Amino acid sequence: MTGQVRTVDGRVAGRRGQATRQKLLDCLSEMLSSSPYRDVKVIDVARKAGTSPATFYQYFPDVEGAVLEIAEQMAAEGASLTELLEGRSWAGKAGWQTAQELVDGFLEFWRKNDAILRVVDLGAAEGDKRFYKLRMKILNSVNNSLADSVAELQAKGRVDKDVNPAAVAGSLVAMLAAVASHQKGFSSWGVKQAELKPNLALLVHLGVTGRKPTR
Amino acid sequence: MTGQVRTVDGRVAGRRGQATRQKLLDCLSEMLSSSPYRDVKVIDVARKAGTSPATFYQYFPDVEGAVLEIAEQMAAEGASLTELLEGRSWAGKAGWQTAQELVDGFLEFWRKNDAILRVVDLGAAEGDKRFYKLRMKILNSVNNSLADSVAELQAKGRVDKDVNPAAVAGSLVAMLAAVASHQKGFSSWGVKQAELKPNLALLVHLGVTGRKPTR
DNA sequence: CGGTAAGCTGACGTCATGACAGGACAAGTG
DNA sequence: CACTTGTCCTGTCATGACGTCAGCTTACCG
Repeated sequence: MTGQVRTVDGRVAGRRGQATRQKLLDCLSEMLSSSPYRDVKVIDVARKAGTSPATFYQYFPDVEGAVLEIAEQMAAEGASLTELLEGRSWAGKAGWQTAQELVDGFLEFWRKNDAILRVVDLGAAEGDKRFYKLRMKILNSVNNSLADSVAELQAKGRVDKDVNPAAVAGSLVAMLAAVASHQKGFSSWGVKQAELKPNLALLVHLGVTGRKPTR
Repeated sequence: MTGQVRTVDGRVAGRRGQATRQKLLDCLSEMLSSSPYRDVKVIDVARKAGTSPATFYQYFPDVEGAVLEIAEQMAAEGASLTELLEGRSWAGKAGWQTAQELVDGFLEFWRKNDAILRVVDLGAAEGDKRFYKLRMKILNSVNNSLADSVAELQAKGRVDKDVNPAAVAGSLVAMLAAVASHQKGFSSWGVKQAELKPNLALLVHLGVTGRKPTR
């Protein structure tokens, strides 16, 4: 499944090589959280990893390539976001619970990976297909589950016919992602995180079911 | 109001100078729509404007500085977004109309300025105060109006007490912005723009009033 | 111990950056 | 018309990052 790790010039990476490679990824990841993406230089990453720029280019074609690698690793973890929705109910008190847990889990995931997610978001917005697909991969699990929930409620006649489940789900997920990446913005705008969450959950619940939650 | 335009070394720019300056801004703006932010180089902008890099540095400290300038111009135009909400009603059919027009106007504005808004978003997400403030400035008009609407309905008892108007408004605006910058994402996901808008309007209406719109 | 492939780096040509000094040019003055 | 003044632009340069290559070192294996 996971094809052998290879250097740019085609050699197979051994134990030591993989270690250096991983160290470079870790350092890049760290740099991304502490300085603007635009200012991240190969030479700094290499220095931080205690190696030389040439070594970096042995494992990655460029900074973007390495970022994609990190993002790919993260996307794998992101699949676990599905659990936030699998088999959950949207009826009554359980529905409110579901909405809250979704918001909680989502914000937490985003907070933990914010640096790399920012870059993925930018790449996707700029139209880069690779980043765009990656973003889909990360969001798809949540997105699909949400859309399914809406479609299901719709089939039961509890949601209007003219609602497009995919559009609603996509919009809600986009909202969660956007709020997550601008969390600091909210807090210095006078809205505390603790206040933010229930209001987000409310919006999610409203969007999915069309009704206010019963708490 | 608009203090005199000055060069980096403090001289006042005359007619000709302002023209070159503007030309540089226009070219930068154009480059931002056609290539990734990370790859925009001063030398390319200068070449495109038919001048030299040295000239660029006479008017702007760096690329970021020029971007801020463009964004500032755009923020001024963005103030007109307030009109989308000023004096509008959220009751009955008029409410549905209001929601639709808000979504329409917002998406249009974002589409028209997407390149520069992407960069502002990234800068804000990375924690740069200048970009962060700018983003606020652009969104504040809509944000405040929305929050006011919610607060008003809340005072009338038509919205639950435990709703935080600022949090809801902020989340809805964030949603609109996020969906706008990933419009292409939706379309290639199987959701057409025409379908997207009414669903967004529905979510906005639900969020503000807590009820489904009457159409 | 010798061979082979992996792993790393010094050194190099290329190019963007950012600063400066000085040339070009328009406008006003005697 | 020559001269001055202040704006505007560019040639040039030192610095430093980029990305490549040849070649050195290290590890593994028979």
